[in-house]
This record gives sequence, C-alpha cells and structure tokens, in this order.
Amino acid sequence: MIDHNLMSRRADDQPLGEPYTPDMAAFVERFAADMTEAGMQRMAARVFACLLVSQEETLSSAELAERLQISPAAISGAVRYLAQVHLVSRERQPGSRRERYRLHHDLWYEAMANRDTILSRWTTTMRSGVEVVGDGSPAGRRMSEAAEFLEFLQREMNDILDRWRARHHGDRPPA
Amino acid sequence: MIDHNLMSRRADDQPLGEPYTPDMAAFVERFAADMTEAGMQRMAARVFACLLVSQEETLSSAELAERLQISPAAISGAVRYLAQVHLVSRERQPGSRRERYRLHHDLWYEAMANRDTILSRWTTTMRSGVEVVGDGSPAGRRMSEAAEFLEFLQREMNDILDRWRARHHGDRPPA
DNA sequence: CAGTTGTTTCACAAATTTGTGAAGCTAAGG
DNA sequence: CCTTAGCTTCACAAATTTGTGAAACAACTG
Repeated sequence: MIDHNLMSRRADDQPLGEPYTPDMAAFVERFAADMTEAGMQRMAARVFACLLVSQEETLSSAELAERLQISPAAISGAVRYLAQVHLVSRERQPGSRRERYRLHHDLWYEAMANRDTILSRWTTTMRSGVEVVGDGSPAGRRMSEAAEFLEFLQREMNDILDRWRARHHGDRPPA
Repeated sequence: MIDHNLMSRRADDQPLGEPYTPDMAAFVERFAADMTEAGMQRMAARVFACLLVSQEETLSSAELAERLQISPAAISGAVRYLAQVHLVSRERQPGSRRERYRLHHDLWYEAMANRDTILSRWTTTMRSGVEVVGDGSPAGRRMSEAAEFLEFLQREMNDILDRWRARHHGDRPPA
C-alpha cells in the first residue's frame, strides 16, 4: 500500500535527494485544487501541477503514477486531455516505448490561445442571441454590449500576449 | 428566424403571449452550455443566460422556474451562487415577498474583478511552489516565470478594464 | 395575530463523473 | 516470429454532484 521505497533509491542512479518531497506533493494538491476549481479535470490538474513542480524537464507515465499514486489508466486520460489543449507535449526517445511528457514550452502562449478560442465561441453565441431578440430591444442591447465586450477583450488579450512575448523572449521565433 | 410576435404584443396588459420563445430557450441552452464548459454550474449558467436574453430587466423566481422548467429549489441555489460572485443582484419591491433578480449592472466589471481574485490565488500558490523547490532550480525558474506571468496578466487585466470603462461609460463613478 | 404566499433548507434519488483492474494493442528486443 | 514492456481502451464500482419534493421558514396582508 504505502510505498516506503523513497529511501531505498539506488545511489548509483540519480542521487537527486528526494525527487518528490512531501512539500512538493502539498504544492501539487494545492495548485491542482486551484485549477480544478477553475474547471479543469482533477487528474489533469494534478498531472499538470506535478510536471510544473518537478526538477526534471520531463516525466514518464510511471513516474507520474508513482508520485501521484494513481493508475496508468488515469495518467493516460489526463495526458490525452492536456495534450489536446496543448499544455503538455508527449515525446518518445527513438527506440523506446516509454513516453515522456513535457510542459509545452510556450505554455502561456498556448493558454492564451485557448482562451481566445473560448472567447470566440462565446462571442458567436452572444451574437446569435442578439439576432433572436432583435438588436433594438433591451435584451438585444444588453447582449450587444456583452458581445462587444467579448470582442474587445479578445483583441486586448492578443495585445497582452504580444507585450508579454516582447518582454520576455521577444527574440524567440514563433515556432 | 424572426419572431413575428414581437409586433403583436400589446403593451398594456400582461399577455404572457410569448415572453419566452423557443428561440430564446435555444439560446439559453447554448450559452449555458458554453458557460458550463468553462466551469460554471449548470443551473447557475441557465439562470444567468435566461436573465441575459429576457426583455424584462428583472425576473422573479417563479418566472425563471417556468421558463427553465426547474424547481424553485434549483433557482434558489443558482441565484445564491450568482449573487455570491456578483453576477446578479437580488431586489425586492418594498412590501412584497417576491424577490426579483437582475443582472448586475457592472456585469463585466464584476466578472473581471472576480478573475482578478482567482489570479491572485494562483499567483500566491505559484510563489509558494517556488519556495518549495528553491528559486535557483529548474523547477523554481519555471514556476517563477509562471508567477511573473500571472502577475503581469493581473496588471494588464486591470488596465484593460480601465480602457473598457473609459470607452463605454467613462463617466460612471466607480460605485 | 392568523392566513397566505414566496423562499430556503434538507434528505434523498437519480444521474453523472471518476478512477481502477483487466484485457487488448503496439512496438521494441531478442 | 515470439516475448515483453508500456500505453490505451473498456466495463464497472465508487463517489460525487445535481435537482427534486416536502417541510420549515419568513414576511406581507387582512
């Protein structure tokens, strides 16, 4: 049940002290809770947090399973989701069936891009609502303003992204 | 798809003709789905959407119940949540036990303010993560960047909000 | 102060979601 | 080829969430 093997790690392996301390686990759970509350699936949030806090750049399915105490099946589902929304990338060393997961490099770029998509859909839906009630009516005006705001927000978010990129790695090529 | 009844509604009685058309219901469900997908509780999203699309400025619990085909209990829960996050305000005409719900006027201001709170908590959590692993380590740097981004985003969001207010009702006092 | 109407709370049933073990699939290594 | 390691899919059990009816509660009205 409880794995006490943390101390029995081989010295000739990676002598990285504790690769996954209780404090790290605490952070993972706390951050995952934050994300979950904001709508992300629980397991996906935990995997994401675990990758974020790990000293290693990449983790394998097995490592995640051990650190988070969950089954490979759960990892599989979480990673599929995270890859879909472009938060992690999966990579495989040539000639190995072991997959390793890495936080997408342009993490925040991707996060914003995703949000952009969501805002787009909201805007579309809102515009369709305006058509339903007519743009002269009170409800129509209310929803027009909402749509306008969403469009405004979308533009501004893109600008923000540009500013961030300029500030931090303005020299990095877009791909 | 135009609603012909808009013209045939009489202004002086309460025709209850079609205050809530199938098209409106369709919009409500679609918009609610968008919001739900983004993490909002289902009933709260439906109530919110219903208020958004309604010609009336306010709706009573009974009206919401009828339009959305849900029990008063469900309304109660949804409205409590919406009020908590400052998306709707509840008002009661003096000398009536009938409560009426209204979209909060500074709807988008509130929405942003809420987001700001969330970003704050994320930032705090992220900073605590940096402390766990040390800010010199790879993970520490990774999370520092995340925290920095979140703080940057928070500032920018506030600026965006100011711009929106300046653009649309720059004269309105901050309440 | 009793009657009535509208809202909220509560316990529960239904439905959905979540995570698992086990089987299945794919590809590397003999 | 055949074996084996690793990921994924699937069916199911557990847990959580959701919405309801009923009862409790609150407040206007006569």
